[in-house]
Amino acid sequence: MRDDAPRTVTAICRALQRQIEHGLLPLGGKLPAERKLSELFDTTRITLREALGQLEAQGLIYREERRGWFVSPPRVDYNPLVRSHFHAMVGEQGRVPATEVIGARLLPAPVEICELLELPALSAVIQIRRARRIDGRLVLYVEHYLNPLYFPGILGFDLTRSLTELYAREYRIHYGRVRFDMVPTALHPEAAAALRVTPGSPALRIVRLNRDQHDRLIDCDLEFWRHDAIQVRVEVPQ
Amino acid sequence: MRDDAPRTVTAICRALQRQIEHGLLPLGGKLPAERKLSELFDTTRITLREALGQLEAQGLIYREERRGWFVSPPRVDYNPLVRSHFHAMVGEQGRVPATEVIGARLLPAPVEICELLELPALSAVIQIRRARRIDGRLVLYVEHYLNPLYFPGILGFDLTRSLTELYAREYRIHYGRVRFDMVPTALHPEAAAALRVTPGSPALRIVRLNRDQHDRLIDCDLEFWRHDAIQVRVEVPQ
DNA sequence: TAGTGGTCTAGACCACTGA
DNA sequence: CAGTGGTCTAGACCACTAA
Repeated sequence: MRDDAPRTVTAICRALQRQIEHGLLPLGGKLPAERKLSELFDTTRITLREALGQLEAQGLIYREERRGWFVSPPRVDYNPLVRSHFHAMVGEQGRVPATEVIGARLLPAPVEICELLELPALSAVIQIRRARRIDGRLVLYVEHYLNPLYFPGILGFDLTRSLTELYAREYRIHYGRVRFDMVPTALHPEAAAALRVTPGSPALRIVRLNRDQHDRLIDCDLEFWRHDAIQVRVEVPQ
Repeated sequence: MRDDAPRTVTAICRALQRQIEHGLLPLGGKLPAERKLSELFDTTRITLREALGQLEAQGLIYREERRGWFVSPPRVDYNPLVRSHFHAMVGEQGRVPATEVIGARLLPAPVEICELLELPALSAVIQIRRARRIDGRLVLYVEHYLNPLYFPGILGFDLTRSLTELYAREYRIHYGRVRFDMVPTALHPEAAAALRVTPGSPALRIVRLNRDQHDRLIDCDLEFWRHDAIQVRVEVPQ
């Protein structure tokens, strides 16, 4: 593996890629330390990190802040047309979901949220911030913004569970029309901190704008996914 | 965390970001040379390039291989549920589309294509490779794979135009069901060369699997978009 | 041909993680 | 507390672009 042109970024990428694809490194397994790897490939840490960055961009490996580099687990299918919440979606694909609440409060609506939810200026909104895991790995940071008119007292409930189910059970509100906007971008500092990754890591930003059965705008989600955690699938009938 | 420390990656990012957002750099405009910028921010090229890389990940700037860094133009909406081909989609949004054919030929189907199109092993497929521009900027590299059974003689036509229209006009074939798979990843060397960007640049990979009005699998597209060129929008009725 | 981006070297210090 | 990743310095050479 060291014979062909080593010491260059592409050669290091190829070598690591082969090792990973042939399963020589366990899925979710940790790579050796950067200094070890740079020694192994007879190069500097800068060059080695350049190669790791390219593999990260491809989605083959990922890093946890100050903890090292790991082999990426398989992606989970995300199908916007199928009405399924996080726990159901992940569970159906044989993976283990988990949710933790970072914070939940009433606050003055940011201008962006006012526009999305068509609220008058200086409205209050309920913000719920959560982090979600698949098989223990942090993959999603979400900010939910709820129109407080429709959800009185919701901050008193257990928010680690599915909001979809909570809406239905406690408020008789069900999702109707939904709009998704998906953009590949980088994690902002807050999302990066929540997912414990380096700020600026590549991510998929998904904005969900939800209406209920009466076509009222009820809430929106700002989702930041690790870019290597999902595959978006859309099937168009006709 | 630490504010107003100059000479750091985040500080450089913030400074450049503000300049761009306040329109001090023209949209599509070229940034000063890396050496000039690193001098301006009193830092090294390595550090400066780290900052540029983060802005690139955010989609604020992009680079052309060996030509420099430019401010990203606005994203174009890509709506999988609306049956619209590239030229129509781009034109409707007030932008100027263009297409060039890189190559078109009959070849033995790669295994991946065999599986997608449900072809027997060792089948032949028609491959059409194209690059597409918006306002002159290369943003999309596509490989089309057509089941040759349904498109005899298609290599003789003008392939810079819409395949959708060609299918309808010459073969009476119209799209029926379509499946999209979208994955944030990096450009492979061939796509990078076609788009004249550095291999390993972030990209959005979209696989389209198309059926016709009789529900026959007729072709598939492997699309590689510059990650900052589009926003995917899906509206779910009901 | 001059200047540019692409790549690489050979170190260094700090903050944090995990034993 | 040792080792790790995150960050930064101060250069260098090459291939290519644009004038």
